[in-house]
Amino acid sequence: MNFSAKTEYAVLALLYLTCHGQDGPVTVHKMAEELDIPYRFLEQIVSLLKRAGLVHSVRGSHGGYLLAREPRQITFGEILVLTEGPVAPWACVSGDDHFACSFEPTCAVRGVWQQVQRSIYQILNNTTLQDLCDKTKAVRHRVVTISNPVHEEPAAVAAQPIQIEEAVE
Amino acid sequence: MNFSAKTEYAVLALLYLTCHGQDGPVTVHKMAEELDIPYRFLEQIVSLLKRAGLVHSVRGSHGGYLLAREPRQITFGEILVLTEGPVAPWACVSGDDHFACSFEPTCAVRGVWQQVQRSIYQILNNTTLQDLCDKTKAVRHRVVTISNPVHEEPAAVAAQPIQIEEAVE
DNA sequence: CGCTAATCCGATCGAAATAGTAGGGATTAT
DNA sequence: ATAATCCCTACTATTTCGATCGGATTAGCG
Repeated sequence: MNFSAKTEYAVLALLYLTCHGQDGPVTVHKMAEELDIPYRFLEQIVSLLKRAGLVHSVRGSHGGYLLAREPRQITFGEILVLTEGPVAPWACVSGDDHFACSFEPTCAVRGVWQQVQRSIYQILNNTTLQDLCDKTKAVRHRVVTISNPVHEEPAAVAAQPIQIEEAVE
Repeated sequence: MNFSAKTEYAVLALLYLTCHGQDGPVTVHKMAEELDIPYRFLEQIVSLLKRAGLVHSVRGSHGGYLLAREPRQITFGEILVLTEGPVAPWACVSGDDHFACSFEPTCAVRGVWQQVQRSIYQILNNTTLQDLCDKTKAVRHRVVTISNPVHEEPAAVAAQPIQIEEAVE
């Protein structure tokens, strides 16, 4: 069981907008490069996010994308439902149309799927982009302070954003 | 996000063996018919279950399949890992080989996937076939007693609904 | 032995989903 | 006007899913 690349990319892009979208719109080109995502593919995904009302777009030169809402108002669950569809480990717990499998209503398996479904939503609906951004910074800070004792200047490291590249390459 | 038909079929077949495999091996043919699963497909799945040591087989005429262990010793989690692969909503939480994504170690997203993973396993590893079988019977009993007030003859209605086995056979 | 009922095993196949690729059009700042 | 940008639609390659097929092996039974 795993989630698709689409979901990863959507999350990363939104997280990028949360952490780096304070001053003006961010272009798809920029995000694609920073996050190492195929440009055209990311374009599609961001377009989806726009249609869903998670981001605003600014067209024309110097355009780009911005979060449409407060980062604290956008949950992981919402993003995931958008890119993956509803979290329904099994059709019989999909909800909207009451999909009756042959065992209903005695099927106890259904109850297990429902439990799983609820516990996933419990986590995802209570995790916002703001949380993620905060945590990313906190973790990075901890890593930095661990790997950089105080007598070394932190500014140099702090100036480097998110460094996708340097750690790996 | 959903689980595959393979998983459903595996669970249903094992549940069938749990509830109806007390006296002698059960054939794939029988299960396929009872559970309304394509015979050839179920054959493959049961074969997988055998290789994984969840069931025993008896070859030749009058052969079939039996649970290899106590139903209380077989968890949902084990079945699911077998048919779906490890529950790793994202590669970076797959565990065994430490798959370093480009954001490590500052990526907070990873933590969310880990939370999700843990909560799923929490449920699935604590649900056994025995639990499921018990619950199925309990629900069926409750449904019958609810839908049949005492002053109406229960026998007539009880013969009618639900139950996989008695009605079908 | 030979028939039959079953498990076993590997190959294949069509449809759908996934992960992109590509081309061009619309909009706007400069 | 032009360049930068979003926007939209179609196409393609690969993988996964769900299932099917042909046949080989094993065992019970008359």
